[in-house]
Amino acid sequence: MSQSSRSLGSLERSVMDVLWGSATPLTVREVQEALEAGGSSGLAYTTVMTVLDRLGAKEMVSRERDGRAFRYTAALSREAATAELLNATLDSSGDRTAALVHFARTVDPAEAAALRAALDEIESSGSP
Amino acid sequence: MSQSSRSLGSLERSVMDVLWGSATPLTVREVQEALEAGGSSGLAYTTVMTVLDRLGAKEMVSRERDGRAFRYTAALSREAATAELLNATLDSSGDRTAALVHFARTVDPAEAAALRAALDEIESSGSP
DNA sequence: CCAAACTCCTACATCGCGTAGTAGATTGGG
DNA sequence: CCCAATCTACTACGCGATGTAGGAGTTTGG
Repeated sequence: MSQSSRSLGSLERSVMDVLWGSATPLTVREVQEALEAGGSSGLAYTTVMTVLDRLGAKEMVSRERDGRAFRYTAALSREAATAELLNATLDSSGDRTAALVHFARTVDPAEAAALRAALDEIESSGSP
Repeated sequence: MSQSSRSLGSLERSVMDVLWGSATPLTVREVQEALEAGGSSGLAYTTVMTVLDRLGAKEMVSRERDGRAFRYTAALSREAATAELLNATLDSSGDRTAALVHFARTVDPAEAAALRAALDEIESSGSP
């Protein structure tokens, strides 16, 4: 537990997007190249490394050694990371349920339907 | 629109909590005293004023003049502020629906029920 | 008209984050 | 066996947000 803040800056998010978009662990070099291909170009190798370090400190990524280099993987899925942020927001809101109820009124019908379906799903798998 | 970031620092949150806890608009002095009574003590008058100013810049509070002083009110309810944060988090998540579905699996049964009830409510009031 | 109360503006420290350089370790190729 | 390429580790700087507050100027009750 206690993985610090877990909110991301813009570059940190870009790096996470790269990792989330990759099926396999990536080296710093590979992340840098992927960023180059995407919007963020011209970043120094060490910049990417620093960001990966900081993401590691937040326990957002894990790394394993592969020869001389490390390979980095996202420690949680994009959805899990978002869910954590949502829960953190709710926890600091004073009253989770009240906030959720208010929030429910702000979602559009399609999202409401998806949310309802997910809730139904956990209900049916909840009491076996 | 465009009310900047809307995320709060710790002192900013404490001040909003004071305002949210008051039925009537408060002066700087009153906010300061309420903070004193709560956890945050020993804050300079101008510190509280600065924070209220910044909250005003974020359009989180509004003020009206009352004699020589201003009285401050929260510009949105606690629940509305939280809902906005939740929506901001979802918007930056790449796929709102996917995130919501994942999130739904993390809420406890009581919250799920409340959420479902709120969703039902908007459904029935949605197509008149 | 003065002192108390209030507002406005400015400031400084800290922290997170974008960004990167330098030094030191490791290793494949000659 | 040694060098150049490649990596990692550590350090650093600028900037914006936030906590914190002082000083100057304004307003008003007495």
